[in-house]
Amino acid sequence: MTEQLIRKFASRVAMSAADRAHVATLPFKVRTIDASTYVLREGQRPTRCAFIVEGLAYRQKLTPNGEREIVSILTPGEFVDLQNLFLDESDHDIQALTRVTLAEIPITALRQLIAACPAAGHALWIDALVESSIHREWLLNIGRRNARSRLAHLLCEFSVRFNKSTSGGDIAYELPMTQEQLGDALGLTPVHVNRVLKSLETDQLIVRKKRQVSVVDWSRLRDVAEFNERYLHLGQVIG
Amino acid sequence: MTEQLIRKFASRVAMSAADRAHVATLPFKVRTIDASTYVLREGQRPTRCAFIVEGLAYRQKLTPNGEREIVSILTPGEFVDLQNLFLDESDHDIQALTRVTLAEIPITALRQLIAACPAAGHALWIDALVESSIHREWLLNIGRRNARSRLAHLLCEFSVRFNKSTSGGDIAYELPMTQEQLGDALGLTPVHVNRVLKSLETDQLIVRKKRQVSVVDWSRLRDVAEFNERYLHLGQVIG
DNA sequence: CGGCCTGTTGAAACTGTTCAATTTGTGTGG
DNA sequence: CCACACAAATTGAACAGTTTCAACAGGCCG
Repeated sequence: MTEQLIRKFASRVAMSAADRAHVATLPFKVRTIDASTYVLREGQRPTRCAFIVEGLAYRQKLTPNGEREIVSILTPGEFVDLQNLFLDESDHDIQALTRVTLAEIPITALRQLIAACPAAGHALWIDALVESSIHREWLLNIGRRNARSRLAHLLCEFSVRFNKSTSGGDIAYELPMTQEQLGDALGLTPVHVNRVLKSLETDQLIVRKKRQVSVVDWSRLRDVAEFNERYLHLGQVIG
Repeated sequence: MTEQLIRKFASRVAMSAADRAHVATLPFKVRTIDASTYVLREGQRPTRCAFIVEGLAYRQKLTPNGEREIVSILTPGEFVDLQNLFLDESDHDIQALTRVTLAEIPITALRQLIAACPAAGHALWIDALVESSIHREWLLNIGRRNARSRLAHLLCEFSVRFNKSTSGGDIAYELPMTQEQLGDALGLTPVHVNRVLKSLETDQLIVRKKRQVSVVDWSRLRDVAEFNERYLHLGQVIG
């Protein structure tokens, strides 16, 4: 686990031997939970920050009458509740999308890490800022694109975030989301997601087999989505 | 200017005399710009971080075919480009909504402040995390609420953020946004914003006089908006 | 086998858009 | 102070994208 965290930090900032040693001494508790288990609920005041070792999770917000919006998808290597490092009260729910393995680190230990090891602090800053940037892109996506572009955009984002490269020829990934969840992430109804997915498939932009998504024509899909990966800040490294 | 910044930090964290002294020595340059001037454009790599002394600004993202989404409104006391403290390349535009007075601080100086003065660093963290929380609420708003609730929600948010209290009887504020800008912030057309505003007024939830908005019936407006200010983390202080 | 969740499809209804025209307001120059 | 220009607000009517409702098919699990 600690190695994964060190690798993650090192991908963003230069980590000295001392920095690595400090991260290696972080106390943590590994926990595996089933799909759809809540990691955190709105209003809670957690004392630990969780980090995804394996599996996918998502952030959601609910309206009083039970409508849901999924506001983020979280992948391995991401902290699920960095917010709670500095905000007492959680403003949204976090739920496991698949079976998830978490490493939970006490907030106090993480704060000490930030104080003692600026490089790690910078890496966490980058993480938080990139997620904010993704939020903004999603706002544009939901606010200004039609259903077809919206869904295509989400599929492009997943292509990049799950595969970590779009250059390597075939793009295919397991997308363990139901059409209802896709709808909740896009501000659409599951029925409409179904129709749009179908139309993307008949137009030969993607192929689906169960929950496996393959991008047949990346360049056309990207055009439909108006996808530009700048907002993911993939190459961001602090010099 | 420095006083304003110290006050801002002090509202979130305990600032020692040394901390205040450090902030007071920050180099900065004050600049006033006209409404609709760009502060920053997508793709730029700024070397300074700007802080709003007076006036309003907004963040926007554009689609390739020129559609716009306004993703944040920025008020005095907020940094307009904290992102660029740790992300090289800007992922969106920032534009003045009204005439704006900015204080620009070199990124290097701000990074030094964070290193030397953890309290200030924490305050900046809170700022960034709160903005992220607002993004999430907007995602819920645009993704899952109809035009009426959406607009009501935005008006409620402004009531709180501009007036800094909803308890003090009359709620009224100058809203220097055109209906087109409101539409771009809500994922609606200006025509529809017009109709919904009118309907909120005929239903006696608000009154408009020029760009002045008065909330006539806060409790009904809040109900229509399903507004709960938790996501603004107003009372957030680090102990 | 039965139950339940997910996916699929059709038809009707609705919310919000588009297009286009008109009015109101505001600042500028004569 | 009026005339003009221009941006913003307002209104109507037709239209489109998405939702809603409803029904059914398929797959997985106990």
